[in-house]
Amino acid sequence: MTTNYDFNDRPDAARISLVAGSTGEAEVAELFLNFQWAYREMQRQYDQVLANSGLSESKFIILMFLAQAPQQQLAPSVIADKLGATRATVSKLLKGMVAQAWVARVASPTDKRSTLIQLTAAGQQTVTAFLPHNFAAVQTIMAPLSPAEIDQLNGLLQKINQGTHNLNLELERNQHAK
Amino acid sequence: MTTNYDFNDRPDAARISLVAGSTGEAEVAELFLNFQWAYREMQRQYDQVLANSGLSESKFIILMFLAQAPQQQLAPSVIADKLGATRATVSKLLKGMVAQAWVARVASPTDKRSTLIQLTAAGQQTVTAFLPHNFAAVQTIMAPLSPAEIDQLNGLLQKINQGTHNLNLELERNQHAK
DNA sequence: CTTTTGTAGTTAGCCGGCTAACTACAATGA
DNA sequence: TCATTGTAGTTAGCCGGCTAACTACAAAAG
Repeated sequence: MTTNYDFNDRPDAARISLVAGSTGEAEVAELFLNFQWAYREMQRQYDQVLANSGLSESKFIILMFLAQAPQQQLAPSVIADKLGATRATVSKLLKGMVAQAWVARVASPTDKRSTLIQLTAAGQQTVTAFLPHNFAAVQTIMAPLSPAEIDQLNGLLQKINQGTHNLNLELERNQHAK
Repeated sequence: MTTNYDFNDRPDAARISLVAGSTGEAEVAELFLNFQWAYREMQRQYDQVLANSGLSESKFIILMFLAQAPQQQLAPSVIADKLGATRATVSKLLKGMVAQAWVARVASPTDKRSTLIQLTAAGQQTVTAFLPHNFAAVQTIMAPLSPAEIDQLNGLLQKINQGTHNLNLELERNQHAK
């Protein structure tokens, strides 16, 4: 059964789009809100899957990086770069992961500033136990999409990336002009 | 000029999808990551637009709600419902907005538990001054999409909503089974 | 070889989410 | 009427982002 999963169960934020003026603006504003809504609901459920295993998304990804790394160890700065987060954020995450004993700190032999993060057996076990749940969740979320629709959506997301990039350029131009 | 805005400028998180097993799984995992990426980059830029006016998205939406409300006042609980956030979160946001003098607290005449939130002239001015920037940003983000693509994307997002909903059902079933 | 510049990591403090616990009051029911 | 149950709002405390400031060390430049 394919019921309608439209955006009607959502709070009142959609009303904002009614403020739009000329033709076409309303549709664009509505799409923007739908995009935010779809992501946020999806992420809420996905976070719940992670939380059921005591994980957060970032901590899971860090465990994955370590599991795939040579000697299963990486420097915090490398983790930050791969994750796309700041060192400060990673530092805080690692603090928690050390406390959970999923990882351990090892002094770097080559650089006295650096400490390597080493995956522990417990961490290894946690991540491998979680992997099936992760892929099941992702499959479930994307299951309603046919292969053709997957391609379509990838293409449309790239267009949003382009729009984001254009907005970024505008902002930087305004910054400079100031 | 329409350059390629693919997902190559992104950190290494995409490598995760290589762990997928059977055919089709990898494509789905990749789409999942692309979806997250597109949203997060978009949101980062949009938040920047808001921050340039000293606003956050939630505070802006609250100001919009108040501007449209009768007497330009609403109870915090009503704001929370419309916004789709908890009362605790709204309480914290309002605290900041009162400090900024965008809103003021007024005792409810009918319910001694409740305080109404009243939009001030300064708040009114802030939100009306920001509105054009908001719509310009949204238009820029979505500009690369044709009207037909907007329809397409709305449809695909609804399919993701359906997948999210299915995941939710699975989780609740597991909760009950336990 | 010393000075400057850059890099690695942590900490403090802010933001905006959340849950849980608590107070004050309203509304319902025995 | 009085007891119970429910609702409005705040606070405390946690999480995961961020920037800015700081220490320690490495690397490049003089």
